[in-house]
Amino acid sequence: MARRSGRRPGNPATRDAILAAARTAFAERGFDAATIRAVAAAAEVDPALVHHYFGSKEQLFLAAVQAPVDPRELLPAVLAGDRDGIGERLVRTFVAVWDSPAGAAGVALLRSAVGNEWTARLVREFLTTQVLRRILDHLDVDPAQLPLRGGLVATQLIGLAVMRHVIRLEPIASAEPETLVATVGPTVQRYLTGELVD
Amino acid sequence: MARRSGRRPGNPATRDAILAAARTAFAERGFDAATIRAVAAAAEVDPALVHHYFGSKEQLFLAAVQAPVDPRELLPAVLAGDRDGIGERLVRTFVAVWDSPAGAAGVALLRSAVGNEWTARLVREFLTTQVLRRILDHLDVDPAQLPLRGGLVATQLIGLAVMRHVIRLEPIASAEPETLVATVGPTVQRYLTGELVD
DNA sequence: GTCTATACGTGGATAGAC
DNA sequence: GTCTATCCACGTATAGAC
Repeated sequence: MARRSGRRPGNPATRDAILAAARTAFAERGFDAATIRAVAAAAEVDPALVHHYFGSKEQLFLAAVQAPVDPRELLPAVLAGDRDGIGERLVRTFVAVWDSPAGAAGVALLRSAVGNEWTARLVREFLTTQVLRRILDHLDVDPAQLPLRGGLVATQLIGLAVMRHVIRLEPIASAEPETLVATVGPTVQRYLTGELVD
Repeated sequence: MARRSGRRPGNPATRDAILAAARTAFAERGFDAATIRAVAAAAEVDPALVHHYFGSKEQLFLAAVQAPVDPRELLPAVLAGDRDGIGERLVRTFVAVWDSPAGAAGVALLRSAVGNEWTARLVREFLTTQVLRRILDHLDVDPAQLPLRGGLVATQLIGLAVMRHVIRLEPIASAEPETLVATVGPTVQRYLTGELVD
């Protein structure tokens, strides 16, 4: 039974339509360029309703980007298994998430993180505290090398996401997931557990 | 940017001041978010002068981004030498260019390429026709694998540039160039000449 | 709960004075 | 050549009617 006190949430269907439209708009145009009006038009509602439900553009963005995927659910499967396969498993999971509908939120974040300092900070903190740190904590590596290894993994994975979903450079954009797993996996593996200097 | 005290010199220097300010502004904010007014303020000139010299914002962008570095000058040094060292030499050159003042144009392009389709196309075409193709033409690799190898190199190098200069994730952002050469070089080497599938 | 109307700001571009 | 003044489009946000 729904609670009767507090602020009423409004028509759930309308709210969800706005949210879906916002996710698409932010993914396609980034935070700054996406407009409330365009979101409202796509959701076929009045622009004022967007404010009514979400208050401000920032809050709408946060709601739209609110991770449909939680690293805490995905990472255990990546971390389980042999140490030498973690690179490929990480890339496989990474590509699958970004290729899925949930990936739109990632594209929105990524597109926005470039040209907007506060979204860049969101990405930085999400990467370091939610993803990289969790992975590296499970690997028995020299703590002194930990930040560098994490950063290197980030360069490769974010670079992959940017090329595949933002710049859309071929043949990366249309590559089969397993092709990327087989080629990029070893790179990530080396960054995580390999020798960093020859 | 460059502080100018006292009376402004003649005038042809005004154009260059605008251009320098534009490069900085586009690099810091991207095409859409950068404003003519801010460029004019940084160059300490009237906003109307910017239009007077460059006509439109697009033309100003193109003038500001007009490659201060030409791949045709840099690549021969990368390609010369042993085949097994090309990865490290490419990363060394790449990092040096992006760290130099000329790198601002690259950051401007990169920042703009995200959320603006026509700049994204500029980056795509520059990468494929001016950089990747030239490198791979000099390596004796299976032509069928050529586009994939080029794309993989792009994911790693652009990812590096994004993390170091746009998102500014530590410790990548402050890493010594040779640290990146030693760690990322082997990755690029494998993408260029190594076995792609295990 | 939904919409109309509008305040308020920003930014690209232009006309015309000096 | 350089600047003042201004136009016009667009976008966020809010007040208030229904």
